[in-house]
Amino acid sequence: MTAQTNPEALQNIVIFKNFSIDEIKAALDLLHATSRQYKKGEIILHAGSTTREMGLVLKGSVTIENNDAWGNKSILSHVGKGHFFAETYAYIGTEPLMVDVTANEDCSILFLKIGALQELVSEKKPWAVKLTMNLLTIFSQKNLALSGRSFHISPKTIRGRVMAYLNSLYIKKGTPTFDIPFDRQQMADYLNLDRTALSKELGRMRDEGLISFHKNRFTIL
Amino acid sequence: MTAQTNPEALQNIVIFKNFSIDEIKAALDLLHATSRQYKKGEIILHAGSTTREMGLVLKGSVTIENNDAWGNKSILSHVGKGHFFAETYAYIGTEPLMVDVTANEDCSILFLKIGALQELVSEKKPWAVKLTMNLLTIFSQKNLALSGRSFHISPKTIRGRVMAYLNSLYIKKGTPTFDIPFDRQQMADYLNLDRTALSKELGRMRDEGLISFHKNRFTIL
DNA sequence: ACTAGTATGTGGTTTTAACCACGAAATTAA
DNA sequence: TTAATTTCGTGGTTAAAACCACATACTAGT
Repeated sequence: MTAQTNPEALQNIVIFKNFSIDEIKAALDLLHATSRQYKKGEIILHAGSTTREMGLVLKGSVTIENNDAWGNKSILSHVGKGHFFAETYAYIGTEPLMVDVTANEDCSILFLKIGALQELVSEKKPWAVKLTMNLLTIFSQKNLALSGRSFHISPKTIRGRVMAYLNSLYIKKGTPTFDIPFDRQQMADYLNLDRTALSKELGRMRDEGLISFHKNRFTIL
Repeated sequence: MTAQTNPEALQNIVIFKNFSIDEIKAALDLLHATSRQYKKGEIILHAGSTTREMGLVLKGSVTIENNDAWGNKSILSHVGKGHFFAETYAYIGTEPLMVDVTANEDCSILFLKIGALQELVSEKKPWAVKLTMNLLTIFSQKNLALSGRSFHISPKTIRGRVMAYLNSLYIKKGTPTFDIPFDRQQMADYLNLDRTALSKELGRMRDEGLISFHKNRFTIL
């Protein structure tokens, strides 16, 4: 279950920005860092539960999703390697999760108990303030990511959503050809659409010369 | 433009939690606190611009909305008295706003320049760390609010969205009768629906005995 | 290479919501 | 109070997406 994590590999991660190796070691210890492995499809955190630990994706990727009582799935976001999840719930500590966190592929997660952050700061750990500032950055980025999806699903038409989504990826990646982190069903779940309806619209857009695609690789023309 | 703000009134606001009156005074000064008044409908912050100041609603309320080139409006959230907006953009400082912030009614806003937070901390202002922790709380709450809307608009049917929205208000307020902060058009914009279609569905739900309502006061039966 | 299983695309049908035009009701201003 | 303006609801029409059934393509395992 628990595994060693080499501090050197964590120096480039946002949460340890401006940390020395020794500080990272000390922080990993006091944040009760533990890493676990999950197989594709496994649920890492269940909706309704609470957590005091935030997750850092060391390998693979996870999806944040909402599964309602009628079997409808809606994907809120995709979290790739080097990024975080559940940080909000971990910080608050008592708020039950509204979402499931699921392994999108085989992955390795480092859990950090940030619920005790308050104490660390008051104990005057020299790096605790840095950690707090870095968390603020992480929270900001997550905020932007969350509102990003709002723009992807606010158009009422399928085509509008597809364009909003692909266009934002185009701007983010800077190249007209890019891979999306979803298969068709997941793309539909992320955009809140029926999969078959999405497939049809993608076909139409290709016929009209707007885009081309193969599997999860898209090109904007 | 600039106005005096009495520190006593701010003691209950999240961002100044655990602050003494003197600390609030010092903070207001170093955060370049200025208050401004806006008339209903005025745009407080424009999409595309950047800001180093976050807003605190002292009086009235504002809406965070996205207006696209084709005149479609989508309301991301409603920010009431004592709550904040643009804190993410202000903290990052360079990210252009994806949304407009609009006065939902005549209101009074206190702006706080939190872009310089890093410096305040490094200058070892005794309250700067407290401020940072409080900001973390604000960011968390905003994160939860943002993901909240995701659940309101993930159902594909009008009725599903109305139920998700009203039900979450029911849970939050604790009483089956409550006011929503939107008129019909705004409610439709928040739920990403056509207003007339929403009106029809609300009528049907009332006829079926699920809810009753008058203007912006709803009761779940 | 073959099979089983999963992912993707297509046609046809039904349901639903957007859209348009309008009138009634309520609010605000004169 | 009346008039002007805004908000809200309703009927009818059209457009679009969900839904269902199925075919094809791809993938992984044996």
